[in-house]
Amino acid sequence: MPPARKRADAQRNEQVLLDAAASVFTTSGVDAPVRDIAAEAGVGMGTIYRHFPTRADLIVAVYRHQIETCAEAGPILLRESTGPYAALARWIDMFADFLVTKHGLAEVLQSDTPGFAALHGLFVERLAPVLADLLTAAAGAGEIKPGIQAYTLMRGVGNLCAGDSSDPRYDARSMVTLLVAGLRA
Amino acid sequence: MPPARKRADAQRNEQVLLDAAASVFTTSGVDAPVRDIAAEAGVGMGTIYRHFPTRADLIVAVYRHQIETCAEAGPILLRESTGPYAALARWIDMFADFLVTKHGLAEVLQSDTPGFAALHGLFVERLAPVLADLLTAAAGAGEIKPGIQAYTLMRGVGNLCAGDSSDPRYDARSMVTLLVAGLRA
Amino acid sequence: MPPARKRADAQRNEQVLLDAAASVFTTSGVDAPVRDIAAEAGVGMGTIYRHFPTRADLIVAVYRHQIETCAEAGPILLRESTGPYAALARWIDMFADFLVTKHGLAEVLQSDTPGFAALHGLFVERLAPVLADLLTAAAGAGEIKPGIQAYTLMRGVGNLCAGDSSDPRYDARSMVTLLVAGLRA
Amino acid sequence: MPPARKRADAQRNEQVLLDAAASVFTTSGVDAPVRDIAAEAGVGMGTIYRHFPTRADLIVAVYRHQIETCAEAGPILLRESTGPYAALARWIDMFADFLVTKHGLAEVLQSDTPGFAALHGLFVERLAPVLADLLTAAAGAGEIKPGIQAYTLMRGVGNLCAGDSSDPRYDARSMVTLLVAGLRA
DNA sequence: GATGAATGAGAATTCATTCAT
DNA sequence: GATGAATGAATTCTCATTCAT
Repeated sequence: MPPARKRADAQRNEQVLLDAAASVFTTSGVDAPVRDIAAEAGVGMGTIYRHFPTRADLIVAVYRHQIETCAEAGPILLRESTGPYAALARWIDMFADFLVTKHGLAEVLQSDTPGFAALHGLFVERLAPVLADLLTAAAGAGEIKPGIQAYTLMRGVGNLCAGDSSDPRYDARSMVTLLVAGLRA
Repeated sequence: MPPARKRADAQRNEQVLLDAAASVFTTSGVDAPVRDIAAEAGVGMGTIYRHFPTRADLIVAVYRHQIETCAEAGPILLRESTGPYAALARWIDMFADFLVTKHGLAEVLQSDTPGFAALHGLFVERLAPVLADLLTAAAGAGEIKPGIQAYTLMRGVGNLCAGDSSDPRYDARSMVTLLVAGLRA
Repeated sequence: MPPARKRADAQRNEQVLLDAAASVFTTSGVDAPVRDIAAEAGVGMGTIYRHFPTRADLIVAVYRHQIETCAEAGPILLRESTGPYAALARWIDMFADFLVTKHGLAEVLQSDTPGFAALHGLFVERLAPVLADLLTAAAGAGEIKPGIQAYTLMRGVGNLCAGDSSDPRYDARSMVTLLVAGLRA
Repeated sequence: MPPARKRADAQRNEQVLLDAAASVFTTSGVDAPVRDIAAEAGVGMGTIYRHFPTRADLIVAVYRHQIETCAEAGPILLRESTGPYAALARWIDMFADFLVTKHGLAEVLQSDTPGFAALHGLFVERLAPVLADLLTAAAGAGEIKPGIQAYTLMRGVGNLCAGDSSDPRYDARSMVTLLVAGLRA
């Protein structure tokens, strides 16, 4: 009875699932039929439910790694940039890039469906504090207006990124740039 | 041949329908089941289909009046404000107010569902030109950066307003203010 | 209070209705939406229901006159033709012509929907006896096989005529000719 | 990867579905609500849609086997009968029997609903050529009139069989006999 | 009497979720 | 553990029929 082997299999399967979900989310949004994700992964639907009892669990799993990367970038940018505002601007750019690239993610962020609460939680817990630190530093340096809420700004950037890829006439990045410019003291 | 009386009834009913739809759109989004709207209005579902053959027709009807008001405000503000930028800022505030107040409208703007094409068209045809005039005037006066697209800005403001009312921690208006500040030359 | 005038109006209206129904039946079959018939007649749907409480009543009314003509032709043909079989053959041709011309009528004959009972009754009461007389005469003259049931033959011809106009590869008349030839002793 | 077991279940279920559909088609015609068929089969509606995505698929499946049998009988009869006309007559009897037995099938043949195109195709492709061969043989032997179209005759027989079982006063077989007699040179 | 707006039952179809194999 | 067949609730849309005006 070698449980290690099993776990290895299960993990491999889970990764296949995550990749498939990411791909389908990108194509059809996070509301995509479970069946489609299963088909993309080449597994049965039951397998998905075994690994991710609710859709939210799957979504969170899909994006956790990328959110983590984003969170870790905050302190690094703060250390390596020429100033707090520059760090802030670059982090927001990076965050926006992440959202725009992962089509559909920004839309999920907007949804207040209970099923997505886990995802919201992840953003609030991991990213909002990082952004708050950047804002505090920049405000402390007198580079931006004081009193800006990290959560609101995060949501604002997220909102601006929604639908970027589905409308060629819209350009989320230019709007984010405007927003960042507006932060200036 | 006294159809006038009939029409009075039908019009009253149509207004009831519009109010009900606006209310339900706010609560459940514009994808709300037709049955729910009918129930809210206290009419049969067939009545909705009689008045508004497609869902798009209903949505457009619900918001047409308010969009019209917004469109007419542009030239007036340009005339009465202290300068083009002030007019622009006030118009955007007004527009954002409209979107935030009419819960659910901003969300519709994002959707690229074919059923909402009529609504998108209304925004593009009526509001984008108004905003474009304001931008041109402000850019001509050297008050804002040049090269900002009316459509993109309209979508950006719309995006910022999405979900404002469903999340007490988010404040769309402050983000719009930031965006408007970012327009400054 | 001149009721004659009223009746004249009502009759005119009824005729308009019959014409419209005949036209719509031809185009869309006897299952056509009541609304379509009303529209074709240029009256409200309520008017149809006032004149013809059930759909069957309308159908019967539409075709009564033509059935009557057909019924009256039987004895005349028997008198004027060169022999009973010739009269029979010509009557069947005439009957088939009637059915083929009034698109949709043959189909109704097949239906055993209770709503069409009245129409069936009309056929059975008026035409079956006429055909029976023709069969009796021809059988009596030894020109056809004995024992053929008028009702069955009437239904057979009716069936052969169904769908004639909707399928260019089918030719009801040639089949009716075959059937009539098969009657020969 | 043992899909064989699964398939056994699915096949059993499919057969249940086919039987139920045949039964309901007989009772209520091929336009019967999907729900009714599902109820008769004792399965959910979704199960029907899984097995037969369109109604046409179900209808074709219901009747395919029997049509096949009929098609194969043509050459056999031609070989084993005392002459081409005898073979033709026996084949038509067999065909009529098939239609009369499978209540509702003749009615489907008449319909030109697009959804039934697949079934029509099956008849045209499989049975019309068989009948054409029989006709050619009989005409070649001088036993029947020349120039009779296989498709028209097939449709004629089909028409004669419609509604046989729903009207005790009608007897499709006797009419088919008449038609076959009428083929004689 | 006529009108046509309103009603609401009925039918098709989709998909999340369960569970027998 | 995995599979995918089965379920059935949910939703849309269409008309026959009624009834207030």
